[in-house]
Amino acid sequence: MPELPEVEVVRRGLERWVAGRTVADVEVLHPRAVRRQPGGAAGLVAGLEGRTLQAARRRGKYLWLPTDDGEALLAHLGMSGQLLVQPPDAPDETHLRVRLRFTDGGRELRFVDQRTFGGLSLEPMSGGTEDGVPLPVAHIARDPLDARFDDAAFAAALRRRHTGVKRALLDQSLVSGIGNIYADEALWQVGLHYARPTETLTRAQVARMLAAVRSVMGAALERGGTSFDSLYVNVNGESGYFERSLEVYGRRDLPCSRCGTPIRRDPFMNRSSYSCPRCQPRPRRAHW
DNA sequence: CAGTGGCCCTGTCTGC
DNA sequence: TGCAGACAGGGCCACT
Repeated sequence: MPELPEVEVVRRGLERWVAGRTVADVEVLHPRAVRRQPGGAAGLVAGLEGRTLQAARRRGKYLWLPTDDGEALLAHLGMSGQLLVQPPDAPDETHLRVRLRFTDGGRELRFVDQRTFGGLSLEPMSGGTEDGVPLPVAHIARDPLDARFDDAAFAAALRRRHTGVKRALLDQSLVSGIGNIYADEALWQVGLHYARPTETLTRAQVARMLAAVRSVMGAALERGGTSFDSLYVNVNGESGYFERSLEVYGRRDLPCSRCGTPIRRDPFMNRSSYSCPRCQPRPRRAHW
């Protein structure tokens, strides 16, 4: 389940191994992987072949590679997506969806995705050439690791909301890059229940929460960043180098490391929320 | 408009 | 043993 740190690790790999190379041909093996592409597979092939990928950028969980004609190859990994840099003679992965070959005849870029929530598309840019983003990313907020993320504006916007704090953390138009795992981890760190109404949060609580989000993401990034220095640009949420340090996520009935109380799991938005009943007491007034 | 909930997708695990 | 159902969940879209 790639969240921001995992996506950033992939971005660094792409920057190193793919930027500067020219696409020779594109092979789409599953239509759903390009469902957002205008013109479908044919549209992607026509728009990408002959283009040079110039860099690798990211906002939240979106990744993109600007091309030399002012568009961008946009990628979202969804739940199970991987971008792999593989030798041409490596056997096809079981869930290989899209393959890019390059004019230098070197390693291919492969999009592999078991559950097909992710996808690739070629998109026009919105905004300036320097800090512009692909059009579908225009509504995505900056993420907490972005130097231009505005803490005060975030606190103000959050306190104007009328919803539960975890819902707000998962809303990518308010703040991006936070998924279910890191939301639970950050809320545990600061002792906030997921259904705490956003309008009751103080500025100081919001500041502590942002610090917790950055701490959780930064720690994951550090661990991921140390192990990616290879040709294998790989993100697999289940491979385990992040989950070893999780305090609440996936730890139902296991003791809270702070107080020993068994961690609870509640249904939340058709998924799960993990929290400590003692460190994160349910507020009298709760927002789902 | 803001807030909420359903749906997409497939592999793994649990319980009857 | 076999099978049905729960579960994983980001983002889009429809609905209130």
